[in-house]
Amino acid sequence: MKPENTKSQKVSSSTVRRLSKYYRTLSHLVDEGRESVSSEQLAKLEGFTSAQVRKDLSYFGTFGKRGLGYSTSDLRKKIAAILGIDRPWNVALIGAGNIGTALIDYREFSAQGFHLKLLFDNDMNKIGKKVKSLVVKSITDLEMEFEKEKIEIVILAVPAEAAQSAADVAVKAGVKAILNFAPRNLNVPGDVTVRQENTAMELETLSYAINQRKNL
Amino acid sequence: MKPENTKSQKVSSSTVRRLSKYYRTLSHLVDEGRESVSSEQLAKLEGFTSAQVRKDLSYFGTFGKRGLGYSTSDLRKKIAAILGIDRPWNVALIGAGNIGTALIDYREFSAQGFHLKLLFDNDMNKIGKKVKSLVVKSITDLEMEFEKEKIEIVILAVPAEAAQSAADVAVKAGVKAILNFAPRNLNVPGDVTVRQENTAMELETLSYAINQRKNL
DNA sequence: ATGTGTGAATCGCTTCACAGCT
DNA sequence: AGCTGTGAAGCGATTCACACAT
Repeated sequence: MKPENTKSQKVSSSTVRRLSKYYRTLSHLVDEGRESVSSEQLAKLEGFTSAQVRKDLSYFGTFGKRGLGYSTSDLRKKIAAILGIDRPWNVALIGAGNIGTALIDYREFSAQGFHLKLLFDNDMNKIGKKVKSLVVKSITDLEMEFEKEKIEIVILAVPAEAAQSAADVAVKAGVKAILNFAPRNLNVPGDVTVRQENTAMELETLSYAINQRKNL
Repeated sequence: MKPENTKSQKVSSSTVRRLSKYYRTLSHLVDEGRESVSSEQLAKLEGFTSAQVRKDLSYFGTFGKRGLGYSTSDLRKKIAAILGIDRPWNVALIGAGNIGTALIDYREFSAQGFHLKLLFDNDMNKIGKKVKSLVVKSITDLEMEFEKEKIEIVILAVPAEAAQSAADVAVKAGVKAILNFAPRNLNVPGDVTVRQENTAMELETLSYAINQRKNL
């Protein structure tokens, strides 16, 4: 009885996002020795409503006990299974620049079972050299290396101009998910999931917010 | 006639996000020498619908010419004004670790008028030392330094445990917007805008997506 | 003829409210 | 009594469709 969207409804990406947050908060509660939590309490910690919490969970099964709430460690485990982080993932990083380098041995990744196995760049001066715990490999060897290391997820941290061609190579090598730090929309087949990470864009929503407040 | 939500309706954050994307795409089009673009064309580049594009813009004014579309450089300028990036912003970075360091002299920031003026840390070994173009200052001097440099936005790149106290200091110094890289929910007054940036969470949505596809 | 701007219709997410389990 | 799980209601965001401007 795996908790995987048993009713095969489609679940909104907002729900998945919130599950990630519940997971993080539940981890804290477990660490603090807390054994159970109600939807109301969990909601307050996140700034959501309790109905939201219960509805989100209801897409995947029934995890609580009426009158009692949820077991923190149980629910944490169930959400891990839903998110697919109850097993390790092999991740490759393309781009050994500033951002790429910062992500190597980022503790949050390994803590959640995302293992950075490979690092690629097309800069001849970097290839063969060690960057933190990884040796930079050439993108020309990517397909072979991916097969060897069973890579399923790619993090793209290359300049905007190089993003699409790097994505193409990764897709050709069979990758099904890309986290893209390059400020460029990627064109990929429908069975490949892309998430865009764009810090400049986040700053823009902040400058918008400040502007709006001032105009009130 | 500034293009600032003239009808004073509330605009959803999804709309603001998309404006950021339009801005980026319009910049490209301008660079390519393209002079005009229709909502249909712009939508196709982003993967949205043309009605979406027109509706988003309609909250702030009427920028197109019927039958002709939009002037790329004009619309780009108008969106910059809406987002508040038609003027420079002084930004401070708290946390001189991996991520913080990677963000210093990140080209996308200065290109959009976000200027990293100050860098703070509470590690005695780092204070006074130069990290790229910035000298690390002590968080105890933050309030004074913020006033001197007229800081309006803070980027938090500290460990989760340190995030709330760093945010408190920044808020006390009068900052109204925080971009938080620490995987921890921040408690701030209602007039402070926080955006959460969480790479591990993005990876989780990717592992979820892969899992779902496999379960079909 | 083309393509915007926008009310109206639709869709989907969030919240309500309560039956039912512990 | 307390709190979950969930249909139904409410509401906000997206899309439709067309009048209107160039």
